Amino acid sequence: MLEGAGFADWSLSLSQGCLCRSGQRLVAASTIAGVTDSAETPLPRRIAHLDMDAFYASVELLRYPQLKGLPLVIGGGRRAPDNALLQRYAGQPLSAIPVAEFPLLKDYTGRGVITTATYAARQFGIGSAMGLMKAARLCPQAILLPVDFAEYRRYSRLFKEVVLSMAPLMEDRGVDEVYIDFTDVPGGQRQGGRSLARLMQGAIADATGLSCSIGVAPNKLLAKMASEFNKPQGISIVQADDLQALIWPLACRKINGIGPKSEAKLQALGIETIADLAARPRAWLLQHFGKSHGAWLHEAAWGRDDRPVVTESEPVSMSRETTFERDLHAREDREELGAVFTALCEQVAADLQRKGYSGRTIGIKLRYADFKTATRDITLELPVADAAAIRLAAGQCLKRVPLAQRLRLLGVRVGALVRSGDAQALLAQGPRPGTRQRPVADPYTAPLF
DNA sequence: TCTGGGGTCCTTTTCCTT
DNA sequence: TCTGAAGGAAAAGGACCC
Repeated sequence: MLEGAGFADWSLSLSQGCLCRSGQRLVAASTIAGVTDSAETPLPRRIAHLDMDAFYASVELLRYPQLKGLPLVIGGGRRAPDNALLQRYAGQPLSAIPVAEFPLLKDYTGRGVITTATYAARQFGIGSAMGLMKAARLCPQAILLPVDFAEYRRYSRLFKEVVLSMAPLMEDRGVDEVYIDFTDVPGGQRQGGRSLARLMQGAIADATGLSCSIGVAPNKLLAKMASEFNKPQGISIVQADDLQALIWPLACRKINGIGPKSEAKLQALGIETIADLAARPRAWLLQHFGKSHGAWLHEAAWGRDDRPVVTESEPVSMSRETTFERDLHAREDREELGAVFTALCEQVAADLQRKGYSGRTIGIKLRYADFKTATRDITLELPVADAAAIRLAAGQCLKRVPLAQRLRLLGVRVGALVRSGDAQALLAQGPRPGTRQRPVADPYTAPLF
């Protein structure tokens, strides 16, 4: 929430008004605001969102500068050509590998999607999440690189270290973005946050060679939108009273949390822009979107968001899943499926043990040939982290799911995580009282499919 | 013709206990 | 033993994000 300062009062007075599409009321209301934020007036909250520019592609271009400007596609998962050229050119600088040596999209066969595509590739109509085979028809000459998460994580750690060295309150939001609380950082509110943002951009560029965009606003919701305004290498400051001018003209989809489904529903109701959304009475939104979602939509449209910057969090679940090269059938491909299933359990177990967690809820995920998804899970009395126990429980789940249709994906998940030290304490205590008793699982060796 | 993998959070339904 | 209500936990599905 934009607590304290005039903004909260301002938005309240606005939301109580009856808005009309003409905007007359909006203009009138904006005069009520009177909120000015001079450089010397600290706000109760000044939150930044930092987003690395075209992160994966930029990291690849640091290694392979010779590919700059060429249509470049990263993706394909494990099936992407694992660069044999890295071995062939071992010992030589990567930048010396001739462009002609790189694998081309047209030579790729099999499943997989594009994780990211450079601007030069996008010009051919290629975009993230597109199937690689389709992309190959649109731009066969594009260079295809495998996703190298280890390398992206390495750069991710680098830029986050820089951020933390300048502002200690940072929320990790994935490999390429963070929220940062500028409020109490010395100089963090100078020029609305622009000074610190500029310093941060420079320090990150020095440390990594990469550029980023930063948005600074009174809360996370607005900061996230602001960081999109001037990409790449942008800095955008959104003040409380910029809501109408900068936020309301945007499509609803620009709100973090409104995805394709919500957008379609909003459009069907005649709501295109955030201004349209803000103009709908709160009660009307509650009626059409339910209590929780409706209230959130209303708050978001009015730029209100009181979520704190969360610097530490515990994982809730860990999972592994895989899409097969071809659709498999439970009966005809029983052995292959069994082997994949066991491997997934072992991978999750290894992840849990490496990170020091155990979990009580074991689940499976199946995706059928028609892309429909089914999940099943079971909650055990006590947390586990070993492959055999996970496989045992996951095998139980497997018995509760239809297996007539061919499968394209299989996954294993462990949830309700606790730190393994705490798990030991739970084991010593014995089963939790009041937990629902489930039938005991079959032996580990029981056939799965 | 296609549509990855690893997460979080929320809602609805189902199941169990009292 | 059956029935029904209520509350809570677990299960299932879905939306969304990076």
